[in-house]
Amino acid sequence: MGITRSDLFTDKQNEFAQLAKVFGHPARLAILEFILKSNSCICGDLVEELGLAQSTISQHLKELKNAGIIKGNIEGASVCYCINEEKWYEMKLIFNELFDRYPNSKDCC
Amino acid sequence: MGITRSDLFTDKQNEFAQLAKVFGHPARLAILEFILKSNSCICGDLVEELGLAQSTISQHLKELKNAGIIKGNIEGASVCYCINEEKWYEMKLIFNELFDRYPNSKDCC
DNA sequence: ACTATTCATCGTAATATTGCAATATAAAGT
DNA sequence: ACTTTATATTGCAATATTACGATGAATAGT
Repeated sequence: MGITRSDLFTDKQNEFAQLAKVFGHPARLAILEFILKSNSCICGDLVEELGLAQSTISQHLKELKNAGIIKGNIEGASVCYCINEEKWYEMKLIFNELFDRYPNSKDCC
Repeated sequence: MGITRSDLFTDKQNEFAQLAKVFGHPARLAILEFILKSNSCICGDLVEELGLAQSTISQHLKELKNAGIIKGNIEGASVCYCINEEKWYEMKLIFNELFDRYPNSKDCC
């Protein structure tokens, strides 16, 4: 039904999924990679860089910001976005906590 | 329009997003965690464990399998699923490649 | 052969996501 | 004040995802 049964899962699972979902779109990855590359911050160069409409980019930025992955600083008429350091490390930790849970032992079915 | 403009992004970005999307649902995380915990393999205990309909679980398993994260072995009437070791390490690598790209330097806007 | 069990697939309904144009807001320059 | 520039928000339309019941296929036990 398009609706996720969040009630069936733990908070951790729901939060993890929410985070992973942000990575689940190439535009948002491209935005992140652009920010990582430009090192310093950015605003709406993304529009010409990515080839998506301005409103679409803005929407993706909003989701990245809501997830806490980036933060934006108003800088005159424009907004400068950059990685949110704390969240970035938290994510790295959370994902690796999952990745490192395998393998416990070896053989399988 | 609900359709992703994959043509605008690199293969790597599209593939990464595709992978991340699989983690973007708590049911699939719960399935993975159950497999990780049970260490050995599983089949349809997931249905009673998670509380979702059998067809729903099956669908999620299919997506996990399509992404290559798990693999299934037919075992009589039932199917035993387990982590796909290679893919698991590949994912760990890919995600950490991204995570480790920050920080290059320090100050931001 | 018949039945029960296990899983996959199909069809469908409800909701979410993606994308864009149009419009709104807000600061900066003139 | 007026215009330009930069970004956010709103209102769609198209497509994707999630979930379930019903049905199908395959094996195991009787």
